[in-house]
Amino acid sequence: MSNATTLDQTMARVTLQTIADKVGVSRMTVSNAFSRPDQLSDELRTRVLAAADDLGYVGPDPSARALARGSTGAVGMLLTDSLGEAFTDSVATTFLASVADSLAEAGLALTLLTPAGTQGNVPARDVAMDGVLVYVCEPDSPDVEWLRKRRLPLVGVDQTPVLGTAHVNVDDRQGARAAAQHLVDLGHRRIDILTLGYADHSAFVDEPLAERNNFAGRQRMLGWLDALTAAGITPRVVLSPFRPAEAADEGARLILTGPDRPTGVLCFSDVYAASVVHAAHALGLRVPDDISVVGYDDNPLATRLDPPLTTVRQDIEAKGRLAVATLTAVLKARQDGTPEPTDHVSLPVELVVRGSSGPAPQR
Amino acid sequence: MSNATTLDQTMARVTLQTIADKVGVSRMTVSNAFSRPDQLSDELRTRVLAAADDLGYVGPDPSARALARGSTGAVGMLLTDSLGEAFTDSVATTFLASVADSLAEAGLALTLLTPAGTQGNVPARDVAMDGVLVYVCEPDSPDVEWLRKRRLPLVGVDQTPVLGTAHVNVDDRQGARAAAQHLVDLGHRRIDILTLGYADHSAFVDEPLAERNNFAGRQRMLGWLDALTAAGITPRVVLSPFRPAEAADEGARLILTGPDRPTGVLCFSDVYAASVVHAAHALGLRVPDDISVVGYDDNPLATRLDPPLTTVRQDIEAKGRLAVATLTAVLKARQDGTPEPTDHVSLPVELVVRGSSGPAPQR
DNA sequence: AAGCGTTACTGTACCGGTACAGAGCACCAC
DNA sequence: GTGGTGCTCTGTACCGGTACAGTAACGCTT
Repeated sequence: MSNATTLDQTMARVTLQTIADKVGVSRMTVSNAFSRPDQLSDELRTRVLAAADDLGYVGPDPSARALARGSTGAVGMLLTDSLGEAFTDSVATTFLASVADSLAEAGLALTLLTPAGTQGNVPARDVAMDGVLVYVCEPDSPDVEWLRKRRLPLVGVDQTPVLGTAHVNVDDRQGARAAAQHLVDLGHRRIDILTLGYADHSAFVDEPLAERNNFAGRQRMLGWLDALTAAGITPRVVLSPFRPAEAADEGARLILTGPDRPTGVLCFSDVYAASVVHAAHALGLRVPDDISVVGYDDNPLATRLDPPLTTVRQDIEAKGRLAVATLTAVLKARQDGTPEPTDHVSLPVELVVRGSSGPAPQR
Repeated sequence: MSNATTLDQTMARVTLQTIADKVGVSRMTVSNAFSRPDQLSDELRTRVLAAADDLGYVGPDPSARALARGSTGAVGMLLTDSLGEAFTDSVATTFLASVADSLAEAGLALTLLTPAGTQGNVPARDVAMDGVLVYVCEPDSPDVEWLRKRRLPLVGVDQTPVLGTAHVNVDDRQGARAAAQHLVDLGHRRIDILTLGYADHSAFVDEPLAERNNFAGRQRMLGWLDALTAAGITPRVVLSPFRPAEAADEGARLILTGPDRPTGVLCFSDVYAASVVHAAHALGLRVPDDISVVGYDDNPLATRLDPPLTTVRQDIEAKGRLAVATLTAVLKARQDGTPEPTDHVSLPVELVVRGSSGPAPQR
């Protein structure tokens, strides 16, 4: 009957004060009823909550609370690449999933920060959050700059470590080294590398270490070269862009159809490796009899392939959990005024030998 | 030398007022310098910004701004399932990617709302946001309830439409009908269905429409039955849980190894279809000569398979774009005080015939 | 009866911005 | 000289909470 319940548009906003007036207590008591139940008697608390319910009050306004408390209940995640790309990469989505689930346990939501737009909007500068994970970003990108200027609790993941900031990485150099050593041990001497690059097309490059690449890309290259140069082997290197997916196929063909076909191929990821296996089959080559292929990541795909891929396993879920644990530790330290952790952790990896690698063909 | 520049811990917080005092203008002018550049002279503005920079001021505090302005620059996305699961589903990740990219253009960030936790934390209730997309959630789940109570601008996606709320859906019923009709037209008379279920294991069910399922699952079932019952065909139905991935393999074997092996199988998704093809090959059956398989979604996987899948294509990216456009329209309407759109849109789908379906075997 | 620790509630002072309605002033036309 | 218009800049009143230091009442010891 009353307008207040029907004409929502004109209904004045219900705040703590509205409820306080109705119950006849102070605003502070109503706040306590919601946020600090031990501060008032159960009887009064139920009365307050009932009145709040009556008035259609949902709970303390999150923005107001964020301002007063200085915390928002959400942490950000910066992925400088277009999010569209990040989501099509199974390594990234697995990581995101693990992060989101770990945050859920801590009662935090995850805000994906889109890179600074053209119209002057900069989520990294303008969105409220308690802390932020920076995943595979250029350490000097403008978005990272903003986050640092804001002095937000920050944890870098799969990134070039920066002193004074906590980082969670994977021992990619060691993993790549093990992968390369595996092929060397199997007698391979002509070994090519198919890895990530930022050019438009797949192409051989002469100075792989001089190429712009992300942290993981550099570390893996270093690892492969560690083992190969120690064995006196100079690999040919093809760089393929991540997108479109066909670029890796093209890179694989480059490697397999030229004059000096290798007997072993080291790949930046299982997806690249799948392209090599695919291309090899299309050319009538047998894997691993004619050519051995080693991937990276131990993507679910790796076991679905025929033959299943030899690869380097990284525990992406552990990476996500650790990233969240580190960030919450920084959050807590800042709150308590204790020194914030700034460790640089490198998670172990493991070579998983499956059917796609075998002894080098005799001849 | 001065403590202020080195001992960050004790450094008093820099606010608009700090800058105002230093420049000798009002706090409002400093605010304008950042947020409404046309409200002051260029000369003064540069002086203000320089002073701000000197003091290490990054920009208006997002929480304070959110409270004062009543908007946060972020929209939420609710996925009631564990986010970990949502991220392993390529349909969901493609959608998320499209949403995130569309939001980026609008300068908005995307906050993933984890479902209400056990320790009393409820992101759907406690996180500040301007609006929210609700994707594949039970319409009566507690999290959705909170969002509704907050009267947040809300758009449902792939959900049972609710009057008074805008929805973006896909014409799954029509798509499934077309898929089923395709098999009927090819002469198939024994047709089984492998679809999503929530039980622990894969199993035949007698009353598929009576089973609990999500909106898409129900619509697709209705569509298949539309065409099949019109043709006088009663399909057998197997329900398989989404996780673990092997459950679909089990469901596929159930269908292919029994006494009344069908000549055609309709599947909830391309992933399920891939399991059927896989199982068929393992049993020495040829696709499509012995058995036709039709998927759903037109996952990238569909063309990678041998034979490539006949499937129903839905344009997930368009769905993401439309969801964002709808939400921003609701946001704008609320801001302008104009009536909020409450349309229920159903995006078209398209049957894509490829190699996995063919004429029913003669016998 | 004085002293003291609890429990239950309250008052005040913020948190750091923005909206909006002026105010002062220069410039211009008439 | 007067009134109107535009450009800058300012003052005030919020936005909706929370932290913290009270205060009052009550029971319990000594």
